[in-house]
Amino acid sequence: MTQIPVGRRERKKAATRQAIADAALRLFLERGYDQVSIRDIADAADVSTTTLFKHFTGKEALVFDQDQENETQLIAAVQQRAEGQSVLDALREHALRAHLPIALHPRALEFNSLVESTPALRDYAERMWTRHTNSLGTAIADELGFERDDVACVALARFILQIPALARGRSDRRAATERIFDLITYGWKTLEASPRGKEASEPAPARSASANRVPKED
Amino acid sequence: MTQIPVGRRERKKAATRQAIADAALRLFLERGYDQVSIRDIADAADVSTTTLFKHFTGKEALVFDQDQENETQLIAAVQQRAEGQSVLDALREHALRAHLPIALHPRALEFNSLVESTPALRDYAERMWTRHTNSLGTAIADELGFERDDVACVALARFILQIPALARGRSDRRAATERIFDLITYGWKTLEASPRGKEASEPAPARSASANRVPKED
DNA sequence: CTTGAAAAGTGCAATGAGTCAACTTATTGC
DNA sequence: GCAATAAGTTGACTCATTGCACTTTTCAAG
Repeated sequence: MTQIPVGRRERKKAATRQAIADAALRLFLERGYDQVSIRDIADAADVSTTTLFKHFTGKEALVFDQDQENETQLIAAVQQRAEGQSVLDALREHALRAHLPIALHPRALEFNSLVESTPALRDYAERMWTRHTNSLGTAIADELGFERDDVACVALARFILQIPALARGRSDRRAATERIFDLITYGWKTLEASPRGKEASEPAPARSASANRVPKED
Repeated sequence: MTQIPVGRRERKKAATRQAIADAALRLFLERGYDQVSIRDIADAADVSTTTLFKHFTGKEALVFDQDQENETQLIAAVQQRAEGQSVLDALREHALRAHLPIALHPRALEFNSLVESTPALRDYAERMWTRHTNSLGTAIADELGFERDDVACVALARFILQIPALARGRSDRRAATERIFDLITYGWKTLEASPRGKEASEPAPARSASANRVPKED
C-alpha cells in the first residue's frame, strides 16, 4: 500500500497531503462538491491554497488520491497471471476480485454516490481510467507478441478500462462486468445469437462459450 | 445542414452565433487555443462575453458546433439500415462512409491538428462521443428486441463510440477502424488467434488457437 | 554544532472562465 | 400601435489556478 516515508521531511509532506485529502473528502461529503471551495478545504486543512495546489493538480484530484496504484495493479495482473491463463481471463479475474468487493464497503458507498452525483467527478473518474489505455495496451501487446502499438491491443485495453464506467450504477455490478467481458471475449455476434442474458440478481443463466474460468474464492 | 431560420429574430440569433463560432475558430487556429481568451473572441465577434455564453456552454463548445447532428445520424444509421444488414455492419459502414472521408478535407486537417494538440479539446471531443452512449445503446436494444438498458447493448454502443478516439492519430484510419470493428464483432479470442497485424519476435504463449474466422468482404 | 542549500510552505496579486442581476433594445404577435 | 418577449449589454462578482517573492524547516556535510 502506502510506502514507508523515510525522513521527517517526507513524513510531514505526506501528512499534510493526507490532511488536505481528508479535509476535502469530509467537506465534500458534508456539503457536496460544488458547495465547497478550494479555500474552504485549504482553511480546514490549515494550509494555503498555494500549498494545496502543490500537492494536488486540481480540485477533482483531491477526491481520487491513489491513481498510480490502479495502473500498476492492472499491469501486474496481466504480466503475473497464472500459468496457462489468458490475458483476458486474468483481467476479468482482476476486475472481479479487486474492484467489486471494494465497492461494497460502506465507506465506499457514500463516496460512490458523491462521484455519481457530480458530473465533474464522473468525468474525471472516467479519464482516470482511460489514461491508462496506452500502458495497458502495450503491456498486453508485449505479453502476446503483438506490435506494441497494435490498434487491436489498444482498443482492447480501452474497452476493458470502460467497464468500471459501464458497470457503475447497475444493480448487479458483477453480472454486468461478466457480461461485458463476455462481449469483449466472444464478440457481439456470438452474444447476439445467445439468449438474452439479463443482469438479474441470479447467476447468469446461459452464457455463450465458457473459457477456462478460474473458480471464485470467498 | 443548418435548418431554415424563419423569423428575422432567429436569423439574427443564428448570425451572431455563427459570427462567434467563426471568430473563435479563426483565432484558435491563428494563435492556439490557450492563447485566446473568451474576451478576445467576444471582441472579435463584437459581442459581450455574457452573450457568448448564452450561445455556447463553454470555451470548448465553441470549437465543436454541430453536436446534435452526429447523434441523429448515428441513430438513423441503425434504424434505417438496409434490409438484412446487421446493426453492427450498418454502423461500420456509417463510420467508414461518414467520418473518414471528412477527415481528409484540407479544411478539416488543420482543425484536427488543433484538436489533437490541445488536451482540453481532445478530452471534450471524446466526451462528445461518449455522451451519446445511452441513446445509441437503447436504439440498438430497441432494434434487436433486447431490454432497453441491457448492459451489453450499452457497452457495444460505448465501444463503437470509442473508435474515433482510438483511430485518431493512426496513419491508416480506415484500417484501424475496420480492425476495431472486427474486434467488437468477433471478439478478442477470434482476433488473437488470427495473425493479422505484423507479429513480433515471440510466438503467442500457450493458447488454443482454433481460429474460426468469419469471412469478410474487402 | 554550524551552515547553507533544497524543499516545503506562505501571502498576495493576477488571469481567465463562467455567472448574476439589472438594464436596454429589437422583434413579434395581436 | 402596444405589450410581451427574447436578444444583447454592462459591470461586478466568484472561483479555480498560476506566478512570484519571501520565510521556514529539514538535512547533510563539514
